[in-house]
Amino acid sequence: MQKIISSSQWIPSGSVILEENAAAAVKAKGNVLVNAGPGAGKTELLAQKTGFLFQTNICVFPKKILAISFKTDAAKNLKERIESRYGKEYAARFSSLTYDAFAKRILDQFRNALPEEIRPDKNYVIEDKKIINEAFQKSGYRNSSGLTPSKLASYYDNAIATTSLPFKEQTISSRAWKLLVKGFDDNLSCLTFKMISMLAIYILKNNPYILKGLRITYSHVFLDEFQDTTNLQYELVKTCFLNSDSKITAVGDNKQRIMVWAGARKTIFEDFQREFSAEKISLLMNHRSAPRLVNLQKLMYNSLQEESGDLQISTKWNEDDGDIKLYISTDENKEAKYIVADIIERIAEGVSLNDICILCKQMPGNYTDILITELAEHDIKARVETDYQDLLKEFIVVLVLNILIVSIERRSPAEWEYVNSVIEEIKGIELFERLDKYYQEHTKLVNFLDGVSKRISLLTSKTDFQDMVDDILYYLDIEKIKALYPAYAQGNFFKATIEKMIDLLWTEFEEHKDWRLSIESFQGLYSIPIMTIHKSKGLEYSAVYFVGLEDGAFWSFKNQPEEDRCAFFVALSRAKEYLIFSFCEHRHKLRFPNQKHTDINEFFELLKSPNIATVIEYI
DNA sequence: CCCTTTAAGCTTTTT
DNA sequence: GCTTAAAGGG
Repeated sequence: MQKIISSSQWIPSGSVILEENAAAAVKAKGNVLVNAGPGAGKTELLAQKTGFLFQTNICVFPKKILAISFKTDAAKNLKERIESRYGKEYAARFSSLTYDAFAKRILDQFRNALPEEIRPDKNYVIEDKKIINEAFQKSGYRNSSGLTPSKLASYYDNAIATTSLPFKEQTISSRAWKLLVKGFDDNLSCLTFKMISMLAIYILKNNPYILKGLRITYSHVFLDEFQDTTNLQYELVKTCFLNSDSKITAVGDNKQRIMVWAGARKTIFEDFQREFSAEKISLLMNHRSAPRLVNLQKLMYNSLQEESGDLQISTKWNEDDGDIKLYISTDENKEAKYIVADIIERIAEGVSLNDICILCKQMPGNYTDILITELAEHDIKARVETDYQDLLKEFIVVLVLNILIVSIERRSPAEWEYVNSVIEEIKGIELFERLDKYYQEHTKLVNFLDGVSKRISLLTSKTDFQDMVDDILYYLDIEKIKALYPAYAQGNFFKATIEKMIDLLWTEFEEHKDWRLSIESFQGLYSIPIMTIHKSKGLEYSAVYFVGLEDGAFWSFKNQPEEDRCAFFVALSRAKEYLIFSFCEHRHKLRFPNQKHTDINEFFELLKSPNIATVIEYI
């Protein structure tokens, strides 16, 4: 174990200088609510706090820190930051999980603590729509009002979520719950993600020893993207840690609350502050954006009803850095030409394609196809990221890509280490355990990669490529992978993922005729990403082009103005240096003959404030 | 069968 | 607020 230092001796690691409030959040003794605006460095704050808690032994050895995120990549990123900063010793005491993974872990570990009536089978499946539907039918539910499949699914989801455990009365929902949790006819137990959380809560509420164990294990808890927490997630957090000695650090930004429509609890900040007696600390530093962009963000604070306080700008910028433009056009072909000209300027300045982003409120494909074509005319690739983002975060895709890379170029240290460590895991070998077996597997791996290496240069058709990927999967042992990643064992997901990957990779290869280049292109190194505001959350780009600052795109503004204001704020706060908005009066493709901006005129007013944006109108 | 009317979707994640 | 698909009417 490393040497313990006192709290007053502690200094941030990695020669980072923490702003005063960040240091206060790191050293806070109780529960804290950290209000962290865009670019405030919340991942860094959590990393520093981890270092502080372990180095001072305030998180007493061998107790752990639990970090809960929404998305797997956020959980993974945080874990990786801790490991690269402090090494495996601290990383081992840092559990970084998603809410669902955390709840599932509790359920799987303590399933037997549940009463027989609501104890699922060990091999339960998750979110099988067919089984859920059957369970409700069998329980006597009739879709008499003719709900559409998606409405029906959300009806089921809600019915399941509002059933109280243990079952008090016989209702259709409680009967369906019981069928699902116990399995019926030929169906295994089938749980929804909400059911998993509900069962985890039930276990913790009814088993004081398990609860106590959890509280002893995790002396400190980090909650990421706190503004997006749902009621059920908050209930899980409260069940786990309310009135315990475990100290919670919740980090979020209520100006980026864009998930209320999907169930985020609107009052979460106040509720948490009150119920957990949490101290509220606001981070003031914006490490991301140039001064002129921060000025716009400050203006937005007013419309979001928040004090901008002493919002501070990173010293890396000059006072006049940053550029905001508003293009107003009548015709989308001209719009495309102007945006492309602007993008070409950025590229000439040395901004790389994947440091540029094209954002839309929603349906990016509809808003950008003419722009994509126009960019292509200048040999600039741009693509809607949705499918790629989904694929590139999949374990199996990352693994296959890494195998291809080390097959092409053995001297790719990062990829080699990755492949090696995964193979060790899959094949169940550890160097010091069984040296002979280790070398045996290692030789097999090298031979296999040699085979792939020879084969890949000879591929002439998509079928060849498919066969090769199939052989890679066979070598990896699909069953082992499915055991390691239960999601792949369910339904058609694994097969569909592989097929999509093959499809997109082969398309790249046909274009580039070079595998290394094709893989990198697939990874997005040579194209401008296009995405919705929601997908851009948490990301940053040197230049952001927001296409469609129009009433038509902000159709929801009338119903949820606060949330759409937040969406606008999220969009503009992604940019580091260049921020371009585009309004187009006539979009042929969308047959929007007369776009207006009366509903969202407040955004235009903001941009037209003195010293904010250059407005460029062209006819 | 064709034309008109109505209503849903659009922004999302999780093993 | 606009598109799309399904339902309804002649």
